[in-house]
Amino acid sequence: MARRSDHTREQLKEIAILAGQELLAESGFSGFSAREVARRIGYTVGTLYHVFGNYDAIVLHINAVTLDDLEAFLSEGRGKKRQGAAAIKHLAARYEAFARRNYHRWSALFEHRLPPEMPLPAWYAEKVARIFSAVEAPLTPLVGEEKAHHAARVLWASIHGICALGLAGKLDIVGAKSIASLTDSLIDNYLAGLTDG
Amino acid sequence: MARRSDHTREQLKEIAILAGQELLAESGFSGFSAREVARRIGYTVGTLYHVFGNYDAIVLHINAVTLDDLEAFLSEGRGKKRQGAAAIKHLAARYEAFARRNYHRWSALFEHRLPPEMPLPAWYAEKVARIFSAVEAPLTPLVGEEKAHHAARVLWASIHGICALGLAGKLDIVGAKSIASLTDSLIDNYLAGLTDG
DNA sequence: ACCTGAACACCGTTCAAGT
DNA sequence: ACCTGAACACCGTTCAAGT
Repeated sequence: MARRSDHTREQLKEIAILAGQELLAESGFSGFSAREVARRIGYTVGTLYHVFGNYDAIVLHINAVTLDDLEAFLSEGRGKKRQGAAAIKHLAARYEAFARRNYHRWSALFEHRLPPEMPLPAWYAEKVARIFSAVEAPLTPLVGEEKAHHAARVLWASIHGICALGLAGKLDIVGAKSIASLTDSLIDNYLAGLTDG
Repeated sequence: MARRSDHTREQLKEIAILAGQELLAESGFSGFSAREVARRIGYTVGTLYHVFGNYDAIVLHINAVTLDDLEAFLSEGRGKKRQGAAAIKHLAARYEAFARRNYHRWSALFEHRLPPEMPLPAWYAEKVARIFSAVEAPLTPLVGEEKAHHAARVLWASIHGICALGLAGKLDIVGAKSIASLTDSLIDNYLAGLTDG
């Protein structure tokens, strides 16, 4: 055996990432494995390692697709031209909806930890930054550019924390309504303090 | 071999949890394994399974110790009798300090996910509830009991989100000061909105 | 050059069989 | 009753050897 060349290196990457996305969605991060991805695309694990280098790189590429999907999902319905608190609430609701509908894929974004010696690739960090800027944009007219940068980080990390603990069942609350009531409270009061203070 | 009875069932649990804590602190959750715990206490994996039942139960018991340590750490220096925002800021600073000093053990609290069919044991949920009540207490005189319950969840999940993303390097910020500046902003403005609004 | 197959050093889980 | 040892079905990673 050997030398199949059914696919180019790029095609191989693509079908592996696609199969990986499906596996992740079905089985969650704990059920995910490079070997199973290899099986699903009809290649050996060895081939996957030739193409991606290591396990973390495989996961990183799959998570990158999730990040793209998340960004696209967040920006849907942006035609409405909401402002201030309403714009942030809309983003928070979309974030929760995405996390709920794609729980395994969304979870993997945070369950996967790179080994400390392996820094986040720049192309991945940029995707994260783009999501932050979506939160920052509606804040800028409210509090100015400098404060908006800071406030976007506070709000986004907080909304993430509420969704993460809430969906994991660690907040002593039930259902979607409760998560939304927490994020609404956060956004209303934080922005009130920020603009009134 | 077989029948050693060097330890009672309870002693076995105890030394296993202790060894597990150490392993977790050294190697992190990804480097943790029941087999290695067994090796460290000089018993077989089989024995560990007889005593705990399964892998998740082992992790749960180890995380419970971390939760106890966290609660103890949070309540240190409570003699100062801080009130309102100052009390919450103190808790947030302690939370971040604990997460930083015990990163692997703290991380495992959230990296470990129970299989969906296995609900959180009541004794574990109670430990989580006790931590929430520590946040709730200084809020009650400010906004009343009912609002305090809700606000404690908002604040605690938000502080957690900021620490989690911040310590994982996903907030585009550097150092302890930055995390504190985010949690301070959160607490000041959220409480301002809550009491003024 | 591309890919395989096998090896290595691990996992969680189960359970017959020893003492 | 208590504990072991081995088995089973998996992992990530590496790399000589085929085509």
